[in-house]
Amino acid sequence: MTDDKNLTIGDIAEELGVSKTTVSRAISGKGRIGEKTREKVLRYIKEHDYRPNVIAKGLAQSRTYNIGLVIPGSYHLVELPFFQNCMLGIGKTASMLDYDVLISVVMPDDISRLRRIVTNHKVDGVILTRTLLEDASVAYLKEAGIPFVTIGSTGDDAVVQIDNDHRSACRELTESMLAQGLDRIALIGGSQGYVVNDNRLGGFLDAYEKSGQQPVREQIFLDVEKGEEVEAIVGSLLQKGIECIITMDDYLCSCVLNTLRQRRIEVPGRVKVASFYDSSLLANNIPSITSIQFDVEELGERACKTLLQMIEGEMTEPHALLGYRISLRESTA
Amino acid sequence: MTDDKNLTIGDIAEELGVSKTTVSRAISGKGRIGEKTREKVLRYIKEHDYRPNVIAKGLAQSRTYNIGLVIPGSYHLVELPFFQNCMLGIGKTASMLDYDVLISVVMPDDISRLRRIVTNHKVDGVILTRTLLEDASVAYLKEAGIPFVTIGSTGDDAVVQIDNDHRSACRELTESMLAQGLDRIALIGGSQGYVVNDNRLGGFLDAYEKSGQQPVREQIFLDVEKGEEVEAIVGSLLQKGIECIITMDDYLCSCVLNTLRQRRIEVPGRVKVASFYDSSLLANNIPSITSIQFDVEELGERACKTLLQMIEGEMTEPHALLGYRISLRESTA
DNA sequence: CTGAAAGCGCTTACAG
DNA sequence: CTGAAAGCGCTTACAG
Repeated sequence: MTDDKNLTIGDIAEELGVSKTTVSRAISGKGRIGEKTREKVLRYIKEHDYRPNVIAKGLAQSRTYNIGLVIPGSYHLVELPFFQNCMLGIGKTASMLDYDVLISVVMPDDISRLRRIVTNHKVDGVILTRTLLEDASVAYLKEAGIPFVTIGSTGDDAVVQIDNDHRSACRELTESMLAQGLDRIALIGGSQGYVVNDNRLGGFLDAYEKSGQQPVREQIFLDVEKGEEVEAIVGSLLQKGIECIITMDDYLCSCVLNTLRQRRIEVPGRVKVASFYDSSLLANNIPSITSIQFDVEELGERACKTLLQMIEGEMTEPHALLGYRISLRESTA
Repeated sequence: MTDDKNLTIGDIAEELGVSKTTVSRAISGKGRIGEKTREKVLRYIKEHDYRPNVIAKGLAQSRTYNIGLVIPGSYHLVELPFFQNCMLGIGKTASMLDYDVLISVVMPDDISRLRRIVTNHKVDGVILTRTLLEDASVAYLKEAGIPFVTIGSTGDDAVVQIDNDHRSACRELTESMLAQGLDRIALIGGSQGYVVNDNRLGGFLDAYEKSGQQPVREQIFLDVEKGEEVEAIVGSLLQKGIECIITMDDYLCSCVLNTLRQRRIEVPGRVKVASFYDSSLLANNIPSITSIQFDVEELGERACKTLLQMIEGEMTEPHALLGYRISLRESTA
C-alpha cells in the first residue's frame, strides 16, 4: 500500500498557505491567478502526485466524465468483432480527454439498462452502436435530453450520426459483380429492423437499377439469423443456378462458405462469394474473400470525439459519412 | 423533454414536511424510522419517479458504484468472443445490484489506463480478464489496495481468482486422443506469458505422463500469434506425419483448418483436430470441431458476484475453479 | 423515532 | 490577483 491519505485540495491549500479556490484555479486553469502562485501549486501537485477526485469534481459540475456505450445484446450480434473494434476506438479517444466508458449491453426489446445509466446520472452522454428503423433508445435519449450520437444512420436528421456509406458500398460491390457478367446475384442479410441492413439492401437495388436489370426478389433474403437458415437458403439458391452470393456480415458469410464446402461447390469456380466488413472471422479463409472494409476503429474515434464536443458544448457537424474500401479477392475472381 | 427539475432528497423532505435525514433513511433502509413515515416517503418517491443521484451518494460514501473491467488490448485477443461473453455475464450481474461497468482496454506493456480509473476514484473494484505469469496489473492493484478479482488463475494465493480448470480440461482432452491410439499429437498455443496457456500446456504434459509416453517437444508450439506462423507449423507437422492437432483457441484452430483445407488434407481422415472454447468462430465448421466448452458467461457472473461481495465487505471464497465439458465431434472421430 | 449539522472533495459566483 | 462562502445531493454520527 502506498501512503493512503488521499491528498485533497484542502490539504494542499493548507500546506501552501493559500485558499482552496486558488488551488482549484491553478489546476483547472480557469479564472485569473498569479503566475507564481500557479507554478507553486502545480509544482506541489506534481511532487506529491496529487489526483483530484473526479467524483467530487463531477458533483460540483453535475458531470461524471463518463460516456455510456450501448451495444446490442442479441447473441448473434454480440460476438461480431465490429463492436469490440468500435470500443477500442472509443476507449482510446475517451481516455485521451480523461473520460471513461461505461458499457451497457441492451436488448432490442428492453432499454431498461440504458435508462438506468442515464436516470442514475452515471454518464454525460451516450453512444449507440447500432440503430434500428424504429429505435426505442434513440427516442428515449431524445426525450431525456442527454447528448448522444449514433454509430449508424437514423432517419431522424435531428440526431447526430456517424456512419460508413453502406449504401454506396453495397451498390459498388454489386455493380462490380454485375460488370463481370454475373446476373444471378443473391443477397443474404440479418434483421431488416436495422438501418444498416436496410441501407445495404438499398445499395443492392440501386446497382440493379443502374444496370437496367431487374433484381429477382426471390434472391434476396433478409432477417436471416441462424446457420441452419443459411443452409436451407443456399440449397435452394443452388437449385436456381445462382452465380454469386453477397452476405451482409462475416458470420453469415462463414455459414455460406461452410454450406458450399459441405456440398463440394467450388468457390469461385461455381459460385462467387462476397461479404461485408472483413474481420478475423474470415481473415484466413481459402480462397480469400472479397469484401468491403470499413475502418471501424476510426468510426469509434469519430463518434467519441463528436460526443465529447457536444458534451463540452462545442459545435459539431451533425452528420458524417465515412468511406469504405472494396477488396476484390479470390472468391470473386 | 420530461420535467427536468431533477427531484432531490431536499425537495422531497420539504414537500413531505420531514427532514432529509428521514428521507434518506427511508430510501436506504438503514437507521430506525417509523413504519408510517417510511411508507409515506416511499410512496411519494414511487409516484414521482424519484432517482437518487448516485454520484452524490457515492461522494458521501466514497463509493462510485462502478466496477472496472479490464480487457487485454492486443489485436489478436480483443476479437475473441471470450471477452464479450465475460462482459455479458458481468454486466448482467452488476446491473442487478445497481452497479455499472467501466471498461478499460489495457495493453500488456502499459497499465496507465488501469491506473487512471483507480487513481481517479472511478471504480470501487476491478475485474481482470486475463492473467499473465508476471502481471503488472495484479501487482499494481495489490499495492493500490483496491478490491479486485481475476478471471484466470494467478500463482499468487492472496489474489481472489476465478477460473475454469484448464489444466484438467486439456489433460482430459489429450488423454482421450491418446486413448484412441494416436500418439503423434501436436499442441499449438498463444503467448506463454498467459497463465491460461501455461495451464493448458501443463494438462497436455500431464496426459502424456499418465500414459507413460513421452511428449515430443518438437510437437509443442507456443507463442504462436499469426496465421502465417500456423501455416508454417502445420506444414512441418505434416511432414513428420502428425496425427492430431490440438489448438489453444478457436482463432488458431481456424488457421489450422484453413491450412489443411488448402493442402487438401482430410479432417479427420488424415489429421484430427481439437480446440478450446467453441465460439461462433468455429460454430458452423464442417466437419464439426471437437472442443472444450466453458460457460464463459457464468464465469463473468461469478467473478462479478465475488467482487461485489468484497466491495460490500462480505466474506468470499478466495478461489473458485469452474468446470468444463468436452464435446467430441466429427473432427476427431 | 426524528432532525440539525457537519462532511464527502470539489467549483464558482461574489466581493474585495 | 485572491479568498470566504455557498453549493452540488447525498450520508451519518450525534443529540434529543
